[in-house]
Amino acid sequence: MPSTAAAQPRRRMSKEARRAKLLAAAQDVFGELGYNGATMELIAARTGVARSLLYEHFGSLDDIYVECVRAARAELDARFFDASIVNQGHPRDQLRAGITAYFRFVSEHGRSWDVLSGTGALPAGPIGELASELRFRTADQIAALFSQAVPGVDPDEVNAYAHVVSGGGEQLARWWRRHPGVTLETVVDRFMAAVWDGLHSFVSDE
Amino acid sequence: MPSTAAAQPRRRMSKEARRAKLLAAAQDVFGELGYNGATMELIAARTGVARSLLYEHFGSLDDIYVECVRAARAELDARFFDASIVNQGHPRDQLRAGITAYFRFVSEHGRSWDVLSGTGALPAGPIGELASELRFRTADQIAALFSQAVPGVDPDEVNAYAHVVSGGGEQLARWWRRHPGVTLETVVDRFMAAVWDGLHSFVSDE
Amino acid sequence: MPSTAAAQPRRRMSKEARRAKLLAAAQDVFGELGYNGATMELIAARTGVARSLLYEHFGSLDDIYVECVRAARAELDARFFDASIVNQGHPRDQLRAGITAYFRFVSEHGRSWDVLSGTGALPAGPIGELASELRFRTADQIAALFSQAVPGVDPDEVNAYAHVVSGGGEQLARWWRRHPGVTLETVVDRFMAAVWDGLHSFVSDE
Amino acid sequence: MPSTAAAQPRRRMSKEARRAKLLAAAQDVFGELGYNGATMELIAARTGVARSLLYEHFGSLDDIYVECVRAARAELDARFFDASIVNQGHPRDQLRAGITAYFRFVSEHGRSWDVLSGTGALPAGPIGELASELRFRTADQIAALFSQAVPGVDPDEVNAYAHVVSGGGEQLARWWRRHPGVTLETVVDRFMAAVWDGLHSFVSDE
DNA sequence: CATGAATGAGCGTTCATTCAT
DNA sequence: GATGAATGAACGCTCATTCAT
Repeated sequence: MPSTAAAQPRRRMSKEARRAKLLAAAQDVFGELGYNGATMELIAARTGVARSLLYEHFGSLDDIYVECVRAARAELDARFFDASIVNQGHPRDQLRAGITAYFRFVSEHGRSWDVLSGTGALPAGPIGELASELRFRTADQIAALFSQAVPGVDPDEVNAYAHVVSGGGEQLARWWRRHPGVTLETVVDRFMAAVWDGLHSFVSDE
Repeated sequence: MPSTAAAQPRRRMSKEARRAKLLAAAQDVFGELGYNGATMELIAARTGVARSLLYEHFGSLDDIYVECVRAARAELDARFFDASIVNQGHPRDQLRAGITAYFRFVSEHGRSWDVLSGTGALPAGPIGELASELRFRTADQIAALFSQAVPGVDPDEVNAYAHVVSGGGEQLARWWRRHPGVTLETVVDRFMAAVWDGLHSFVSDE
Repeated sequence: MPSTAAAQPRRRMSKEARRAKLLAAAQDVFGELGYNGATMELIAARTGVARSLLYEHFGSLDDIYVECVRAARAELDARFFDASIVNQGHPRDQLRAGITAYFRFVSEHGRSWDVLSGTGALPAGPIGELASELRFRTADQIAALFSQAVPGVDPDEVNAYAHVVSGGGEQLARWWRRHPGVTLETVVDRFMAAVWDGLHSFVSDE
Repeated sequence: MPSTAAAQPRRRMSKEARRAKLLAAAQDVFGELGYNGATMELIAARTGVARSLLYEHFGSLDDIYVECVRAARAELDARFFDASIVNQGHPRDQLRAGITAYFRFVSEHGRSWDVLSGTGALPAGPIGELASELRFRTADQIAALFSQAVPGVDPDEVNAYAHVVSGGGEQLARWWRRHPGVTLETVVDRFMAAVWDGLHSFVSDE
């Protein structure tokens, strides 16, 4: 039943532009609702588009999810890269620069971080595997940083430290998102106090 | 296509025995698949039982989940309690005792720990609140421990440290589960090196 | 796990007594909730008995229902019979006596009347057929009364009147149950005014 | 065991056309089986359509039911309205016109009348309230008619008469549906004889 | 005679996905 | 390239009924 009054200017967009819009909507939905809360309906509605169009651009809901995680990962990686270029000095400053980049990402791209850190959920099966790999890549990067800064330490040991650091950072980020009043600098300071200086420094008579 | 396997003649068990079996199966399923991946069908099938029997023992899928989280939490709390009785000395030893209890729980009750630390999503609504509270209680406990050991530090700051510590421990545990060769002592040592001594100690000229 | 402290005196009852108790409970449940709202669980619980015991006394839930309708019918029939013995006079008095018996049944055996008049529902299929037959027997009885009192009227016509009368009575009874303040006599008067005198008598210039 | 019947190639229809078909099927099913006997499966099967399609057009089974009752009520009300326009004369003629409209509705929209007068149970909760209100509106309308025609009678009394009349009409309609040979005029005559003239007129010596 | 553990069939509903247009 | 009608496979849950004890 067409043309009562020119009915919308018939949004024509290039394929890539469409795709980008859809992906952004998907990021939001996955970020807010997690893997299990998101539905094709929700993503499509947020872009004002038919559900089936999503299948033209992506193969399936899982594909969209993977794409979202990948995009978030890429964004975070870019920030890490920038931070590492700026800073080549003392290991402490390197760690600080890296963690600062991470928390800046959290505060500026909250939804992307949600997708990546899975405040929501991780699917089971191969898709989850892949997403999980992307998510835990941060630990690998920290491990690389560390073993470059302090060569000669047992790789397994380095890996363990890296997981402590990344896990600590993630959980702190989670806490931070619930306490938005705290400044970036404070959060970074506290993180450094805990994992760089060590908690022992709080106990006087040691 | 009925009964390829002789249609076994209806196994009868006492209420408690059956309930225990079902709960164990539920722990497995929730641990492996998370809240959203678990289904009544899967839990029932793993016990070789009709779906409807689950409703005789538990009210709903959500109830089963809550029960699983509660049980896991209780077990972990019991270990924390035991550890705290044994150790009243230096804060470092207290932290070590606590984290040892935690990792022992991880190694001995892997599935329970999976449920509790589940990467998987939390349910929405009041059930989620409850489960969430149970899951994140560890951070609170660490915070309490810390502020008792080192009085006078800003509570918000203590909380931040607690989250770093609990997040670091959780992620390290995750790593450990994928590297079963590593001994409990080693894992504890590495955790302590990272969050107690601090990573700075690896850099000589400081 | 028996005998902590003599645990209930082990209610032993004769078969008929048990059956009567069960049937009474069933009447209540069917009366309150209707055919579709009633469950084996509810009926059994109201008697403090295991669900399976119901199958010992009755074959199925449908059987129980039929039995309930039958019992209610029998009770109502008995009242009609009593009323007809007492009154052999003028047709008007006979009708009045009959309808009085009916309304007395409504007020004294509300639940039974509920079952019979199906404030709730009628099942589909043969069971419904049977129940329906029992329910609509009232119309037949009225028809019989009427054709005996006024011989020579076309049976089909008599039947039509009988249905009007029984339907009117039933609906009035329904109304009455929602207005418990009204006395039996008033209800009967109004019923007689409508179907015996006719509504025309309210219009003066006729 | 797929597709014995060639798996017909997915019939496509306009939204309104499909909706109308589904609603018609729903009328049939609710009319035959009542609220409790009807299932999504039955309604869908009668239209040769997947169950889930019903949810594209209606929100839930209850919504479908409400829609059916509403539609039936609207149709009946329209007929009452037409009848009332035609007739403004003597109360007797008004009653006759109204009851004629009612019985015409019964004979021409049998299924709709079944839904409206359904012996079957009403749903519990707010949906039931609504349906109930719609179903029993007839009595209210008769009461209004009556108190307008014969002012000054006690409202409670009027209400009682209205229930007798509507109940009588409904039951007579039920009887008529099982005796399709009888003409509309005859049914109306008999109804009028019973509730307007009153049964006393059959007894000569009064 | 009576219990209570266990089953199986069915229901309302959701949602990823397909396909005719 | 885009729509929207339609499907199919699950899923959580209920309940009449059976059967070992």
